[in-house]
Amino acid sequence: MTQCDRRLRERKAEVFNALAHPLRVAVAEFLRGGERCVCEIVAHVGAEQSNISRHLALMVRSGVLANRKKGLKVFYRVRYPCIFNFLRCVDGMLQDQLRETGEMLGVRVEEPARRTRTVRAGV
Amino acid sequence: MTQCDRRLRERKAEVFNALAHPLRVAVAEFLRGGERCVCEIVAHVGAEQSNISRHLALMVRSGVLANRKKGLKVFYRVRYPCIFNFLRCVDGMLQDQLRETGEMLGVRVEEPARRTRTVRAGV
DNA sequence: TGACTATATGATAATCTAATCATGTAGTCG
DNA sequence: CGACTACATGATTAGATTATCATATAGTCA
Repeated sequence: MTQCDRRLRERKAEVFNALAHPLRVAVAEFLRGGERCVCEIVAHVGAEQSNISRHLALMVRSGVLANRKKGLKVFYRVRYPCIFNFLRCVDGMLQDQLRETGEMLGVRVEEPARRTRTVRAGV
Repeated sequence: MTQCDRRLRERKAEVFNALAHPLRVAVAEFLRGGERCVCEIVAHVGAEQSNISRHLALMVRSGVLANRKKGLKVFYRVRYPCIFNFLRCVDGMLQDQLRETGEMLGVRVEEPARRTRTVRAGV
């Protein structure tokens, strides 16, 4: 059982890993809009085609994406809608954390850290 | 904005990464039962204390865990309950995938691959 | 068939991650 | 104070991940 447990946890870790890269997050978010071919994904996230292709392969291996060939194109889609709940949850977490640090620094959050260099007068 | 987007995706990826290792999955699952000190976590997941300590640090940095010192001990807890939904969702995914492969191989799933070595007669 | 398009993959180098051992730090208690 | 306990961290090493360039594969169409 502990043996099988370990295997299961490895698989779970793989699933999380499938989203543990900025490009892969971008892909998953883009696919909220439904299935897309590689060319659309490349155009949208802006990275080398061969690189995207590898990331997509990883996401398929982990079971997060599925794909379907149609003519020359290959369309990818997210296999489990609950993945999108993940994403929403993480969005919530990050907003929460932003707000928190904002409060700690006595800063309004709205706009993400304006770059107007409020000089801290040497303190 | 694309600059800020990128940063946001990096943070999201960090959060997923916090669960993208079997030990860290084990920790998160263990903490479903409420906050635990490092010594309990070490005892439960069975790994070197220094190693666990590093994994915990990573999970805190990413915002997934929080901790609280009490006397000699440090207690860790999961900061956002929706993390547990993640875990359930992934459980569901994996069961689904198991069932699928099971079907493909014409195999009953129930017990995970009994180890009673049904010898395949040299085939 | 040959030119073209969409995607995948081998090889490589740079970078990152994880585990380990030894040691450091901080709280407790006698 | 000194011994002890719980945890964190530096240094090191082995192994994994990533981006990139070049090239391969496979489908389309003239």
